[in-house]
Amino acid sequence: MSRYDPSEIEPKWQQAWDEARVFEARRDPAKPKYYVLEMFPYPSGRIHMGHVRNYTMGDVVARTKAAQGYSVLHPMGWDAFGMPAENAAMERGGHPRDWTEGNITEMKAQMKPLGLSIDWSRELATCRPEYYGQQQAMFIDMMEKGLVYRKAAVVNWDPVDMTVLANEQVIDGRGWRSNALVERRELTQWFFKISDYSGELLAALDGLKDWPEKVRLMQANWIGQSKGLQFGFQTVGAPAGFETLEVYTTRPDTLLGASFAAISADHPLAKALESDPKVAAFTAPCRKGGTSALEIETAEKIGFDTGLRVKHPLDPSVELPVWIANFILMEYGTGAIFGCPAHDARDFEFATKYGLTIKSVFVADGAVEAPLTEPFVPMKSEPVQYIRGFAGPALQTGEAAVTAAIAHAEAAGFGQGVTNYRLRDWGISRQRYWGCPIPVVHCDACGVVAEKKANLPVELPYDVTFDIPGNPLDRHPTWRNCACPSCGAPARRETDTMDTFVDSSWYFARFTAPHATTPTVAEDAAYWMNVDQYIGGIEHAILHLLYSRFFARAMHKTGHLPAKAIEPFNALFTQGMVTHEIYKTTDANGRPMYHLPEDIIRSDTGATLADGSAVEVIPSAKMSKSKKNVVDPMNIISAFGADTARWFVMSDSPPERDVEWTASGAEATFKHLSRVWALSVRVAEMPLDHQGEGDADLLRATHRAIAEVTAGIEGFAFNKAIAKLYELTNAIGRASASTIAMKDALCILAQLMQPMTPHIAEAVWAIQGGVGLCAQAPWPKADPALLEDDTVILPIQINGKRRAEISVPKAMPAAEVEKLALANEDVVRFLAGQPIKKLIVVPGRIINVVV
RNA sequence: GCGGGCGUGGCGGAAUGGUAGACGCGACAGACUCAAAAUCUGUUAUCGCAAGGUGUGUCGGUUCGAGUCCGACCGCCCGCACCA
Repeated sequence: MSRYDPSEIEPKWQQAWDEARVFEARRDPAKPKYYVLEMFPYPSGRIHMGHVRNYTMGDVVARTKAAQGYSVLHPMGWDAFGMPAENAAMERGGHPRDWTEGNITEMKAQMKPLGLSIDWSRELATCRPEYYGQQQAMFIDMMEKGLVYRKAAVVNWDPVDMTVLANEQVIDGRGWRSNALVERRELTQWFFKISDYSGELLAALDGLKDWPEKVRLMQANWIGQSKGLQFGFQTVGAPAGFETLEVYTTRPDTLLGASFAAISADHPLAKALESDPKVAAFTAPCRKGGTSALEIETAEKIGFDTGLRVKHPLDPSVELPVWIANFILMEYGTGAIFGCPAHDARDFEFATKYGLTIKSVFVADGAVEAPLTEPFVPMKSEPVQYIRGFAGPALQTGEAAVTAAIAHAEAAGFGQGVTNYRLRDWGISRQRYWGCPIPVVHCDACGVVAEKKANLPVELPYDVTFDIPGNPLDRHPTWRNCACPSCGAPARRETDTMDTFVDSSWYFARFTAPHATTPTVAEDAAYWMNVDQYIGGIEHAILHLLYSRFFARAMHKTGHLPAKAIEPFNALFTQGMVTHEIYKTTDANGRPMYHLPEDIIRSDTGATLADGSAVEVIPSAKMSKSKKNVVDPMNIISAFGADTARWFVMSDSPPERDVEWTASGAEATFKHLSRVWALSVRVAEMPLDHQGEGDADLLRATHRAIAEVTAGIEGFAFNKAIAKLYELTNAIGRASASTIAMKDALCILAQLMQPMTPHIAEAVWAIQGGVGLCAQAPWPKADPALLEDDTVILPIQINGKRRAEISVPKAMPAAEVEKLALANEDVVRFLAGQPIKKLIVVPGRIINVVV
């Protein structure tokens, strides 16, 4: 018979699955359902090893669950809107839609050979009107429920590209494409009211038991709940309308340490004072300042004394100066604070710079008040001695003092306890063409009006150009000009499109009814939701997952998802990256040059190019085009087949950790699969009536493998499942059992391999006479009676050190085991007659003798 | 600064508080071969001829028994960060 030839068997079995429509998800009320989803890709045009790893993991789960009798939904789609398509159009001409659709075709053609158990009949792309039209319908529903609003917001404006930039697109204060100095502009933008759900999104994290703790913590930190006091200062000398100045603090217990009040440059009071040119001269640059993290971090604290005063709420005879300061954020709290330099690092720095009073409120327990050279900011849980407290006992924790101070303020009537969140509303406006149009119309008479649902989708016009900067929708008169949905008068379409995070915030729900003429269909959503297992990269730990959790709630509120789906992902798994060594040389000018792995000749001492010149080997890092440390999955598939690629990315490393791709590892995987093949051929050629030795042992090994591989897959320990498959293969290879027993073992091996390496599994299954498709065979069950050996080898420790071992029947009573152990000659020798203080027998595990 | 994670052979990694190093890579040895490749068999934490000793970042603790639990420290990685 033939050698292992994946190029022959892989297409053959893929065709067999297609013809039998094995992977089509069907709503089957008789079966439990299982929805497994991998984060859908951006259609860049090429798949990479990270995709292979991500989708193989999902496929292993999907195939295992299907074999276990679940009705499985395992779909795939395309996160197809976004800037790369526009950039390609600007750089190379062409149209974003053609570029994107071409990439989808290409990538799908690359994914097909992987043999993933995907229901391609449910394929969707967010850039298609069938999808984004339903998104527009939901946007309108959300408007009606008060979840959408417009407000002026400060954005990063690139004056050359004439567009808004995300923070991450601003590099050192300049646009990442244009290199132009980025301005902060105030534009009217569309927002989703995610902040309505701050508390709920935080509280519900506790229920996400099958999410990584790390992700839940990151989300909790992002939402950023804080409890504090909001109160009004009486102002002195402020313009009309500013008789009180509202401030927010999480440390109301330090109120008697207040030495100033400070407001944001964006605060209404600051704006009211701007008629004074000196004020304007201060606030203008504050507002212009970049918003990148680096700039904020390195920005020096500067302030401007307005000359206004506020009265201390606990002692109106004390007046504090009001400053405008660059480190106060308008977006958080009330945009105004009181400064307590003694117990806040920022206030301390500010007060030191401008010579403001620094007055301690508390000192460490047992200490006395002394001038401070640095702020004293102990943990809130630490008890401290209050010397200027006004509520609660003198010695108390910060926490207790804050609670007491809030109670005091509420009783005295000058403030109230307030819970604040760091989470801001989600600004979704993008001044871009290649996104979902926001389905509203601006009418001179009616104002901002939602488009009629009957007119959806508001389709992107195809006839646009990208030769001049700015949003092509803005300069497309026939698209932009329209009739007001309310009064019918001439009006203008909104030209902003939605953030692409909107597209990815509900695709998981759309997969349950991908071609419906409503966003979802109640019966389908009820049957398939929630996603039982979601798999993707940790880079989406915060935004995508938080937005999706918000969107699921919004979809419930607007009647598009059942209540059970407000937390749409029951279990989340974040997989590690595929990494590779980097090969570097230096050119004549001293510049680094990187080389593709296939151009390298690797030896155990180092690496060279084909011409023999030495290459520096840099330790493994994420595959990236710029470092050229990439391995194209297509090359691996053509050299070794999809099963090798799939097996390799699942072996070696635990799935949550990075896995290093190595040529030797890929070859070794191929060799192993070849051995499985050869073994299968050898057994197929054995006479059917051949009797052998050790059928029972082989059966035992097989059932142990069933138990261990199943546990490995179910526990997301694919590397361990694969280790057990190596063991089973080796056990079958060494066995000289009867033909029937060998065939049975190989059929089980095929079934257990099927989730990882489905093609060779089908081939082995077929050769050994398995019935039907391996992919449709019920998952094997381990017989508990076959999992344990009759005899066990018990190590004997003396004082915790292993000194001997005995082999005993598993069921032997502890008293007899003791006797046997103490009679063991090694034990007798080591004991040398010393009296035994204690004897511990852990049945089936270990014996420890203490002397 | 705040929050979190991780430190085990040459390498990736195993190990419900119970024989540390499963499985794989690499390396070494042998078989086959004129030879090489491929394949197969075996060895492979470390010191020691052996008996035996030592070993899971460091130091301490709990325990009959610690890679695993607790405390302190060192190192690396990740997330957030002027959030009042």
